[in-house]
Order: sequence, then structure tokens, then C-alpha cells
Amino acid sequence: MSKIHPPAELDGAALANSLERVVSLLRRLALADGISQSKATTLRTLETYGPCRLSELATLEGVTQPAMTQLVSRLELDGYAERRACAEDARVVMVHLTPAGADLLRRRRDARAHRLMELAERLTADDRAALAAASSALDRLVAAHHTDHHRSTPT
Amino acid sequence: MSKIHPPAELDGAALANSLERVVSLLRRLALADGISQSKATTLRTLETYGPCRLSELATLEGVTQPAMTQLVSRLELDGYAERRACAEDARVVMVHLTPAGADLLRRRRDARAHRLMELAERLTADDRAALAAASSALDRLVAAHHTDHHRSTPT
DNA sequence: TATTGTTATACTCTATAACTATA
DNA sequence: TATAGTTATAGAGTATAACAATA
Repeated sequence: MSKIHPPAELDGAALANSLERVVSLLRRLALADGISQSKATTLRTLETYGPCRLSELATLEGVTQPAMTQLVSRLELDGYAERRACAEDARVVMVHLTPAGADLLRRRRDARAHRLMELAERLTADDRAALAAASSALDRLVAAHHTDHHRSTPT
Repeated sequence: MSKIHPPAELDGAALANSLERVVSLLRRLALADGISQSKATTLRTLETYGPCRLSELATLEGVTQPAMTQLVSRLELDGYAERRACAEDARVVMVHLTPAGADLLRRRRDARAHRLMELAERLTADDRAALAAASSALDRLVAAHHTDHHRSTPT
């Protein structure tokens, strides 16, 4: 991999450290909105993919089937998701996002975006531009990981 | 990529989504190295700040004192940290990183950096440059958050 | 009395193994 | 027999409240 890179060489260690710090930051911001990371990412997956089989959801989230059974039960108690039967196969449980769940995602996303913008206002215009440029690059980085693992991941 | 960027307005919602996806990605990469996020970030804090009081560590990690008591106990069982008495104040427990803990951090960091570089190789040179530029901007974003919390800047 | 830390208890989230129901 | 999901059980990680030891 000896290619000619543009000015800025990517330092994996530096990026790993920066991302770890951001992860810690976002984890703490998440605690404030009263829903766990597990619940939030599962709801996001339901929003992205639409109604899913429970086992499919478990695979997408990278957890076991029993773990997803319990997580979906908690989401049902919260009113954010619901189980429905599958007409074609009586063994299958389809998990649906409820309107309340969709609302929660929207509010959570708005709050997070707002907080990030607050923080970004304290940065220089150059830093803000760098973050804007990195946003889509980060998406593609994540997509590269998914390609490795699933070979076909629409997102 | 054209070197001439438009004003590049930062979209908080887009960045929040991108970062959330990266968080999910890193969480899964973390599972592979056999240590929990809680343990890892606590060890990193010890590495950064040096030996800490247990209560100080709890504050830095944003968890309660009882939670840190248990976490430190688990880290001691793992051999990654240890409690020591404080000569000046017998109530105080000082928590130290062990050599094994420092080793673990180094290996973890190397593995993560390596994995990120693997993924980055699948990106365009422009995307890699964008990530490189964003790395330090992300650090400053996190620093802005810390400033808010440690200097009691009202929002 | 205030502080530092631990213990007691309970809830979330996860895993593995054993089970039920359906195909 | 194989698949989809649940139940049983155990352990990590967290919180609040009550406690012990020291200042």
C-alpha cells in the first residue's frame, strides 16, 4: 500500500484515540436522555430497516437471540416497540417501531445535534469545516467495516 | 477532491449520526479485545492522570463511588490496577495502574489503530485526509465539552 | 460532623444452556 | 431434525441507601 497521499497522512493511533474520547463523550451525553445505548441503537435499526424478525434484529445488533428477546420486552414495556405475529410462519416474531419510538428517536437526535452544535461553536471555523468534511468520511469508514462483515449492507 | 471547499457548514444532525455509527463500530471492535469499555476507559484515565484517589477516579469516569469501588476490585482481580494506602490520610485509597495494565492499554491501542488503518485503506485518499484533519478537531470538540463541565460554564 | 470508602440491594444488559412451538 | 423464540441462570456493571472508619 504505497500510494501517494495528499498532504495529510492519516495516523491510525491518533484517530483511534480521538474517536475513543468522542465515544466517551457521547456515552455521557446519552445517559442524559434516559435511554440506554442498547435500546437506542436497536430503535435506530428498526427505523432504518423497518420491521424486523427478532433473530434478524439480534444479528444486526450483534447480540444473541435471548439478549434480543429481553431487550425487545423492555422496549415493549417502554412503549417504543411491539411484537407482531408473522402470517407466513407462526414461529416468527416481527418487531415494529411504534410512533412513540419514532418520536423518541427524533427528539434524541435533535438534542444530540443541538449539543454538538453548541460545542462546535466554541471551535474555529477551520475545525468546524474539518468536522463537516469528516462526517461523510466516517460513514464510509463504518461502511467499510460492514462490507468486511456482511458483504452487503445497505444503510 | 477540489482543494477549494465551500464554506462547509457543519450539520449537527449529520455529524451526530455519523458519530453514533462510529460509536457502534468501536463498541464492537472493543468486544473483541476481551475487556469492557468501563475497564478500558478507567485504565486510560489512570494512564493519563497517574495514580488517583478512588473518589477522584469515580468523578473523572462519571460514575458513583460504589460503582468505582467494584470496578477497581474487578481490575485488581484482573491484575491491571491495584489499591494502595495513602500515608497522609488513612481514609484514602490510591489506585495505581500495574505494568500489566499498561501493557494491555498499549496492545489495545495498537490493535485498534491497526484495524482503523485497515478500514481506512478502503477509503479514498480524500476521505483519509478528511479523517486526519478531523482527528485534532474532534479532540478540541471533546475539550470544549470538558471545559463546560469543569469550569461550570452555564449553557 | 464531614469525608472516604465499602457493603447491601436492586435493576439493566449480556451470555450460555435448556426448553417450547412450529416447520 | 431444524428453526424461531423463550425461559433459566449467571455474571458484569450501574445506582441509591445504609454503614464503618477516619479526619
